[in-house]
Amino acid sequence: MRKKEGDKQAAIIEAAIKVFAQLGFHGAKIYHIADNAGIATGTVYLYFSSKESILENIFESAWKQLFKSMETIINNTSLGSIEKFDFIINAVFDYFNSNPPLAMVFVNEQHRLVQKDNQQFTGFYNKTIGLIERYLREGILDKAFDSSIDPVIYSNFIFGGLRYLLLQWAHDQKSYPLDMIRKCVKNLVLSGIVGKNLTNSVAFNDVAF
Amino acid sequence: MRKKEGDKQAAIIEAAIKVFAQLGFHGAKIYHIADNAGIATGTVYLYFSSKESILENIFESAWKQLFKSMETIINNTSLGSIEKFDFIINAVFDYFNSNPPLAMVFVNEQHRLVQKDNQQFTGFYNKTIGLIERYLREGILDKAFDSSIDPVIYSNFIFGGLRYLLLQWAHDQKSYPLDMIRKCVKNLVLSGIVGKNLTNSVAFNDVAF
DNA sequence: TTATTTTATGAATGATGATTCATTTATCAT
DNA sequence: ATGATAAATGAATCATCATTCATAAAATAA
Repeated sequence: MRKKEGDKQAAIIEAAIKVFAQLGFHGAKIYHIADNAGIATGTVYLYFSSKESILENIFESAWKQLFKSMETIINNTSLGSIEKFDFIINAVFDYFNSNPPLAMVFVNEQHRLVQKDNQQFTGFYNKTIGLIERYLREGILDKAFDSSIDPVIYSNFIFGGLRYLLLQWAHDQKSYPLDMIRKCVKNLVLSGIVGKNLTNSVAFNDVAF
Repeated sequence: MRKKEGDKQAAIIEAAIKVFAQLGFHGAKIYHIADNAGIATGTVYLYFSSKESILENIFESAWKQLFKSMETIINNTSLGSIEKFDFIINAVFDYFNSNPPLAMVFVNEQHRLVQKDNQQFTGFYNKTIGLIERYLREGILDKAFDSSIDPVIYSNFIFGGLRYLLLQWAHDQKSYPLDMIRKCVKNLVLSGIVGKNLTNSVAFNDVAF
């Protein structure tokens, strides 16, 4: 029998991320992806059942990773609420750091999966948003966060702000240096989340920005 | 000569907003839009040169309106920085309030225009983001906002957070009541933007949430 | 009424591009 | 080597619409 030459599945994913980022899902043609991966058009279909399924695969692994690292941070009982936020932001940016096109696809193409009500995607998405909500609720119980915040609305705002900043960074890394973004997000969100009475507490100043 | 029966241009726009919101730009077929507007397929092309141009028209008028109302607020010298923020948030939500599908299109389809580098769109978008940046800078000069904030990054985060919350609201208005969203956004952003030393100042508490 | 012009129609056109499949190529076991 | 099987190819297929256009309908003016 003939052996597979190299990891074509990985090559297709990598190529698709680039092409989806540049041209958008519909602008991206299968032959663009195949060209980019250095294979023939038909070969794509030996590894994926459809163009759609390539996108699904990309989102699935992104969410799996993001969810896992967030879960680890949030379940770590030795970290305080504010430290956890710090770590979460770092985890998100670290994940996309070496792959700006992935960030573009992640932000720009999500609505397609929402529209198709893709279960794989919806599952991870809901779990992750739920995790952030739980984190906010626990922070309130711990008196780290203001008791008046609404975990559902706050988590969506933060998630949305992060997404958008990630996209801007992916478009132009020079104008939006990652370290600056991290610092700003932490500052903006924390100073809003942290109860005003705790603004100058030791816990707050302990975190190194 | 024959007279036009009713405002078909407006009917097309209205129908397109609904269909784009539900199916996305590519899922939306011209005959869907025509059906929804109560006209024949070909008639669409008497009013718009292409499907793309319908989307452009929608974005152009949305940005024109949003820009105008923000400009009025920000240039109003009788308002303080914090009052202005209050008004800006209200203006955005008031604009989309009666039209959830418009909010969905506005959030979900923006990247298409960015990708095509649509000049009409880019012009208004840049002007509006620039306006928000100027507003933040002036707030810093007025000592209303913390001097350490980065106007470019902060304005993008806020814009992104707003967009995302708007989308959630459009999907499910019951779970995300508009008044709750307004209140939360104002709280989160202001408590982050306002210099810590001013947290309990009169100006801050004067604003009715 | 009838000619003229504008508006509207929806079936036909034509381009596009995802997917398929008949064919070829490489590898291995015998 | 030779047959058998897995991998890979890329031209052909086929369905899907955006757009066009020949035709009809409505309104007005003469």
